[in-house]
Amino acid sequence: MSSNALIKGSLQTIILKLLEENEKMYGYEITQKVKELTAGEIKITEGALYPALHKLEAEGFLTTEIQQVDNRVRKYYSLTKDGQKEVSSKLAELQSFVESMQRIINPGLKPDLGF
Amino acid sequence: MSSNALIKGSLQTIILKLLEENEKMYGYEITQKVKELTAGEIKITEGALYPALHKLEAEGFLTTEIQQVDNRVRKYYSLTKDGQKEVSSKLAELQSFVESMQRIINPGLKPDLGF
DNA sequence: AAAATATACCTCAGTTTCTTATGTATATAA
DNA sequence: TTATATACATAAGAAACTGAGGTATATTTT
Repeated sequence: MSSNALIKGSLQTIILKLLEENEKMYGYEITQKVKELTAGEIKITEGALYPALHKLEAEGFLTTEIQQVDNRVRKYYSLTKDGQKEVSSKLAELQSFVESMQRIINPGLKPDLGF
Repeated sequence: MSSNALIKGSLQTIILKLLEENEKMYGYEITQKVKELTAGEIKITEGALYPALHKLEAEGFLTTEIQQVDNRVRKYYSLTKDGQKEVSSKLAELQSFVESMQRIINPGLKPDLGF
């Protein structure tokens, strides 16, 4: 992943959110998308990504579909219904966490920064 | 800690930031302060806190000073000079991380939400 | 043509950071 | 007197990473 130690619990959230927006993505595509969106700040390593995808699938949040493109195999992931609910849940968790961190880090607090 | 899985890498940042504001704190005080600031959202467990404090001390970011209060021992922690630098570093890391997360989660991005 | 890079999947040993439980000890509240 | 609060600490196990390695094809560079 990145050189950032903060990301530990957020990889699942990232995956789920990207799949909410994109309908159907394969692993390598996810790594590239994150790199692009964050201007290279967050780099998802394959050693983190693939186990995370497999876990989300095992938990019933993702389904897979294999496609052949130019003699190369792609494994496309998409959200199940449970997965769609999980996105909301994870995003709410993230928002709550960020707000809590703001109260700690930013003592002169403003009510809502709209994350 | 909390029921939130996101916090993984942020405990050190929390500790350092609180010590930047408070000059001198002991372990139990930190757990209470965090609980208070986050309205109970984030609860730092002792099993996470004490090892983290010991590690920060071993790395030279904190120094300790033991005091007796009502026959009870308190171990006060405060920032070293390296620790003061580390606070800025960790806060910058956190800000960078949050901004990156915003770009992923919040595709209709606004430039700066002032975290 | 060969070598390097990009695309695309995967696993696994080791590390870090947590949770949960346990232990010690004193002070206060029920 | 029993539970809760204060105050420190360790340790086993879980979870989520990193970093290295493995397989394979396609494209670009030298």
